[in-house]
Amino acid sequence: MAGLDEAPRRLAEMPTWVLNLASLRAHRLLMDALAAVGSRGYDYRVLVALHEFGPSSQASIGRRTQMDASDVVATINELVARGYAIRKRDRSDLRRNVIAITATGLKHYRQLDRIIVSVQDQLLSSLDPAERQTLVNLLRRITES
Amino acid sequence: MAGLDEAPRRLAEMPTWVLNLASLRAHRLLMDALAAVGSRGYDYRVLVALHEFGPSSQASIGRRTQMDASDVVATINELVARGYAIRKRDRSDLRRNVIAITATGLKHYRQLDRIIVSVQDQLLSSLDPAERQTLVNLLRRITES
DNA sequence: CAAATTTCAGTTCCACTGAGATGG
DNA sequence: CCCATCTCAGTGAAACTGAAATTT
Repeated sequence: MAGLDEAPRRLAEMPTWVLNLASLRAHRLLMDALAAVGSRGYDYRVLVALHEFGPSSQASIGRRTQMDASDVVATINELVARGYAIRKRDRSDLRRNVIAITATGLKHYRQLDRIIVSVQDQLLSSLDPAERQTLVNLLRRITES
Repeated sequence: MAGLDEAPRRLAEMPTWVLNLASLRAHRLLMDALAAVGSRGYDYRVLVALHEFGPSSQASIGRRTQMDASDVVATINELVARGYAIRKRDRSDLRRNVIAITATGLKHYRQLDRIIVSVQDQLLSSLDPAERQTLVNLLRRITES
């Protein structure tokens, strides 16, 4: 007996259960793929924000990626240590740091982005394009309510 | 500036991102509601399995609820300490424990079940019944592939 | 012997809390 | 004075790992 047994019916019919299973599968695919290049989800979130919005304060990165300020600190510490970002003091507001992506950071971002796009495809391989869009729309509606 | 800023478009269009946001919202609703009666998600999973399948070994509870064996141990320790379950040695297979739900455990299970049903409704309040079913079906397909 | 079960101790990722220090 | 920002230290749930001990 090595495989999975049937889940309790009561559990299997709960939307939160199915949602959790799907999210867990996504998380595992993502983690495994990102770990292969020494990164985690937080790295991509910060890099995508830097790429899209340009140099930003840590607080605004946190707001945009829904990361806690303390997690932003730790993630940027690591990105800076690896040469993917640089941190400078904001001369016009000394409370802030200005974080910018570097050239190697940009390369790393593009690599992570390719990986993540392929994970989307793996995750949704059993759905056709219309179904994928329906799923995303429904999920969006339950988060924006 | 206290609210949420706009997420990077690249992030917002990723299905895994939307899925994670929805799952996170569900998890928060669930945690808050369960914490109000001193329980966590693991408690419900074990109790619903005991209720549905009757006395079971820890290993089978783990398989059915997709919990790791070590987490089953800890959860049952706590359920036993609170009088919601009893643990006995299986006389026909001494490797196993037989876990059974108690009368007060059953009452607690019913309370958790009511709470969890109401969380489903909160989470899905913006979707009509057909849309809820569509969502569940799509999510099931991406977990069963 | 191999396989299943229980248990313990510890890790990882993500999300979060509280508090301090600095600056607007 | 109040608020925003950054930083540090720590908590917590959930999933997981590795290993030991017992029994089939």
